[in-house]
Amino acid sequence: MVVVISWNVNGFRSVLKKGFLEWVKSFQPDILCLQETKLKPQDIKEEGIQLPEGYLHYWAFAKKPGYSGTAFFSKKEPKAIIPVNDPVFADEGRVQIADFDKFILVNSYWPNSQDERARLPYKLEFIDKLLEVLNKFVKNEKRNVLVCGDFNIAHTEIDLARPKENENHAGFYIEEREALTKFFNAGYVDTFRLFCKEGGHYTWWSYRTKARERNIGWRIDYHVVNKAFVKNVKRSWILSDVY
DNA sequence: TCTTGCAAGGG
DNA sequence: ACCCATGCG
DNA sequence: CCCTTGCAAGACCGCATGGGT
Repeated sequence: MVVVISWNVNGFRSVLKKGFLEWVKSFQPDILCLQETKLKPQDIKEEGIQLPEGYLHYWAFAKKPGYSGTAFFSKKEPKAIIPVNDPVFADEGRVQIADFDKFILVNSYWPNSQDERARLPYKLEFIDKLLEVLNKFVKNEKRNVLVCGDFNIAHTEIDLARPKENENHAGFYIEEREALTKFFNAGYVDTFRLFCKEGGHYTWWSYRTKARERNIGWRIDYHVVNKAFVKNVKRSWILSDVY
């Protein structure tokens, strides 16, 4: 049994101050995927940053300092790290791919569409290209894939507390919701929904007005697998006590 | 996310 | 070392 | 007129950077 966790840390430095290492030590996931690390390559190289014990670590960095970036920690060494060269993924350190033999892991931090749909075209291109990459593994090479991370999209009305009010807001624009529908229809399964059909389960809450206490949130983080791999998924859930 | 202010439309 | 503005979410 | 409805805009918090002193 392999436990894979996804976590948007909103600053790796920040969560280090909030007990990140202690949490990893007690929870002991096999693979831990992070988004929004906001680190620079030299933060790792110069050995200044603390890392969890017993894990190998892999990083992707944005060109822009203090922005975006992903990482994953793994107890076991992957068979291979698959290079991610397309600027759409690489320039902002948004995608990592690793071959774990039983499946291919894709850790991803999907772009925020921003106000006025400013980055929606980029986001749609990102999704199209990601789908191409996945199809190559699944259809051409008959591999299984697990795609996890912060998709920055609430898919349907039950995936956020205020659907009507947010129809014209980033994360719930009709275009990105339809792109995610297309993604799922291409043979990739939202594993959380295999186990839970009800609304009210969220992974992100606005920083304003104590939204988390009142559970006025959005489900924008996902673990997705190709159809053939669904039978191997034992569980998919949201950790509610982690900040 | 929530409050505010303004404008349009119906009675 | 500290403070403030900016970018981003 | 007055009262509703529907909007858009703005403030809000937290992390990280960078410039100034």
